[in-house]
Amino acid sequence: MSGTPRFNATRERSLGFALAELVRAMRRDFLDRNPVQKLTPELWRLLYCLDRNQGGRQTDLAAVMDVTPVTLGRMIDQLEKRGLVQRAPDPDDRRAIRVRLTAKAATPIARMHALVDETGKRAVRGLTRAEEDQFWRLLGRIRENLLAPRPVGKQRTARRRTAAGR
Amino acid sequence: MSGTPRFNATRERSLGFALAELVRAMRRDFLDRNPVQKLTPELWRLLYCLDRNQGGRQTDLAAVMDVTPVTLGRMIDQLEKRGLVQRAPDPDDRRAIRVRLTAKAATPIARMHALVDETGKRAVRGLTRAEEDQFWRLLGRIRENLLAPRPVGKQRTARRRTAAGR
DNA sequence: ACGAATAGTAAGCATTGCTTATTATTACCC
DNA sequence: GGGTAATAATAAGCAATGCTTACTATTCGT
Repeated sequence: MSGTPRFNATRERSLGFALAELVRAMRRDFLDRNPVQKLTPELWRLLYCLDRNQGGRQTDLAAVMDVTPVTLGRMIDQLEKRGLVQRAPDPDDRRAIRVRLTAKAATPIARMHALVDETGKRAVRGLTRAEEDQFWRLLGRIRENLLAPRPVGKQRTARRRTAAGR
Repeated sequence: MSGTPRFNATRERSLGFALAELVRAMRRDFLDRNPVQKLTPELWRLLYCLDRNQGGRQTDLAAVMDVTPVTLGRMIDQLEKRGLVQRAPDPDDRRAIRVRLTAKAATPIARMHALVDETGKRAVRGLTRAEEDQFWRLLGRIRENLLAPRPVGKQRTARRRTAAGR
């Protein structure tokens, strides 16, 4: 056809965009077979984080999630509304609030893990065990390279003023 | 301290979440050293796509970007407002519109490529050339595994009714 | 030539994520 | 001990992404 542009003609060159595209596809896939409750990808991510960081304070959780406490608070609201999460005052610090998963969250989380495993298996189809390990190892080193430079100092609390700004 | 929860105690197990975290970190990094113009990550992605798909119609571009034509149109508006792209009627089809980068886009795109390369180099620091190649090769196979199942049919035009729907 | 499909847009909604400002509480230090 | 700093959470309000639905202008198919 005359008018057809040749899309995707060029080879992928950027690690970032390549990974982003992959993540996007995985998220879409995850959403399509969206289970149990209607949760957004970010809420799934929060559940995932909560699952491995039980009873944390919101501020700490926000740092783990790489969002501001404000954003996190609103997401917690959502999960709380759905009864998946419960806020409880911190006995040691009356400013702080600790967040835990409720019993009702068990099902969605189990389903999430099932999906995650399933997608993971599909991802490495055709790879030998050794290749799979190798990939994780290399990915781990890349993650270190990219994650390490932002150790803990750059909390997502309030954007650091850029030198000039008072 | 007594109240400190042990965050990040568990090992990462999910490819999806691990990759998503990495992409998030890269995006943040990219934004922090955000160059030239104030563009959002999605607009950068659009520029990236436009750069390799010159003069495409919006619908095709939307498919490549994995967004609906509506969403794409609005993003094009943004770039057009900034003078980075230009809409032109398709001579062959008066419904269609072709989008091209303007001369003014050259600088931001060059800067983007510079950043992309820089981040890419940082990512693979400490890896041998062979390891780097191996990573790309494995990543490519994983991409195929996950991207292939959604060949072309599932255009992001309007969500496909789920069987039951008429 | 007429009806169905297609390209683009407008309007309106939910979500994410931010900044700034407020309130409670705790920590610091003199 | 008492006053100021910092910290934990939230409220209000803005911008961007992404969607659905609805509409217009074309083009395609028969």
